[in-house]
Amino acid sequence: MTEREQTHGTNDQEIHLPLADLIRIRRQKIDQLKAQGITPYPYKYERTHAISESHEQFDALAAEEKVVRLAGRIMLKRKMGKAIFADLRDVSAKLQLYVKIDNVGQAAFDNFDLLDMGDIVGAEGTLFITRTGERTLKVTSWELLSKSLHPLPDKHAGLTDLETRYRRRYADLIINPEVRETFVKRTKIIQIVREFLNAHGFLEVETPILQPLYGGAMARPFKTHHNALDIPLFMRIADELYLKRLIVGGYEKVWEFCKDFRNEGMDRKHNPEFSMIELYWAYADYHDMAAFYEEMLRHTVKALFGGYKVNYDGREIDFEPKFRWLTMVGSIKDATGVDFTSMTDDEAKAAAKKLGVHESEKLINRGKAIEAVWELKVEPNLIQPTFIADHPVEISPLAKRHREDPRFTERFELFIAGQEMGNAFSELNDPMDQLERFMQQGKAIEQGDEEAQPLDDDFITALAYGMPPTAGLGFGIDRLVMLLTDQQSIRDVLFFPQMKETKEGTVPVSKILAQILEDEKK
RNA sequence: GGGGGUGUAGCUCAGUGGUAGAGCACCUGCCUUUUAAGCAGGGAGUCGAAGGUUCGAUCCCUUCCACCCUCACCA
Repeated sequence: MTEREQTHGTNDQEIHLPLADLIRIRRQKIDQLKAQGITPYPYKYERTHAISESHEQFDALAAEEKVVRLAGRIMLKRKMGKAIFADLRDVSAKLQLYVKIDNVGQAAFDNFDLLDMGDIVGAEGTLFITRTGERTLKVTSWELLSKSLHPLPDKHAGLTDLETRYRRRYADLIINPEVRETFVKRTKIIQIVREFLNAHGFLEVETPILQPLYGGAMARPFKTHHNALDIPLFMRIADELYLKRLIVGGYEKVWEFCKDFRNEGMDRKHNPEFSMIELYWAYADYHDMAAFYEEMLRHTVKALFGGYKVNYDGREIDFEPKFRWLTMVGSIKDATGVDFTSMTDDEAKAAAKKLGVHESEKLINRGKAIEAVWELKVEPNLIQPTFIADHPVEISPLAKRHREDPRFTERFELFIAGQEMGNAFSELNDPMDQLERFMQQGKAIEQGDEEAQPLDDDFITALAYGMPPTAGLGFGIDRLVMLLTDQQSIRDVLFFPQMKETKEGTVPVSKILAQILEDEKK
């Protein structure tokens, strides 16, 4: 414990962590810099080049001894007597700085010596190559742009602790370049899809996130409250019902990039807040949508990688061949030899149990039984892109009945690498049928199914005005990004995944700073 | 919710029933084209939290917290 800490222990708890000492040292450096007339947090810096540009134009800039001004974070620092080398990094690239006492003068040299890894600086000088062949900026003057108080993670070992990486994503991004790259890819994927949809005449729209009634998916919602209206509101779990209202209204192609919220378990594939894209296409059916979606994915992969092969979790996924198309009951028959097509509820339940479906599954009807068998016997094997089509009507309350068999629906889900990558229907537009499905769902709610959908009067009203035949599709953006960036956890494609609050153990940095602030005032 | 694992310095990690170590980072000194710079010296820890056993716990026991894996539930 230092003298300083013993003297100023006025807080309820004395902070004597090594981290606090490291921060104090950096505060003292700020004082020394201020004494030299340096502002630790100035307002701006005029750059002439991004660091990547200094690399691209290096030969010309070096030959002409052009003065360049760069800015970024100091990632490494090596003092060699009367010269200091430092690695400067901006968003685009990294370049070495060479600060020599003869070039900048004694004062600027000593001040640079006070800098730490993590500090943000601007530097002016000319470019050259060192004896060891490294491109370098020979600094003639420099400015401190922001003093870093908290030490960076280890310069070699990096930051690997998952909890810290998620809770302090900024530290993760500073230290792990591949993480920055993953999120850039995320943005690119969304851009590619957006451009594709726009190019095909789909209108990007926005619909309510706060809704008086939730629907459009099977999930438990988040509930909140509006004070002025004094009414309960739900965070949306899907966009479906609002986008279909827009189709009723006369738009023929609409889509939305939607943040959805589902109040359910969290794991590697689920975050309570996630992103989907939903699109609705009037006068088309689910076959049209399947072809369109297949083309969109193929285009996205090509635009992103230049080819059609994607590696995920050690496997190669090929987007070039036409995606397989299997019906749900057909794929079960292929895998087990059992044909569920014409079974009654009781027959289907018995068959499901015989095929090893777990006791705990709620096999309340034929549809649930088929789904359970399918999940057990077929789903895990769907590595290459495969459409699974024509789900039982019981598990598809918003899909139109199959034109050839009313026990099933015109619906498909796409599976890639064992993951669902989209869900689409020929949308149910018969208001009477839709009403009956809602009433069916109502019974399920009464039986304790917390994920069944409540009756939406206004949606039925909209359908009563008449909705053209329409195909609709929804797919999870996070899952698509996982697939295309070879990430196995949704948390690695969300900047700030949901985490539980920690109350014990670590002392918040703000508390350390508060005590230092208090000490400095004395 | 069940099972398994992890939690020690700012970071990455060793370790022990007798109040703790390494590398990086940090501090001091030397070094004017170095580069995981080097050399010499030094400082730094509520060993996740709370109880218990014990003469003595970071270690053993109990409970709790967070994170990871896995099964279940769930899209």
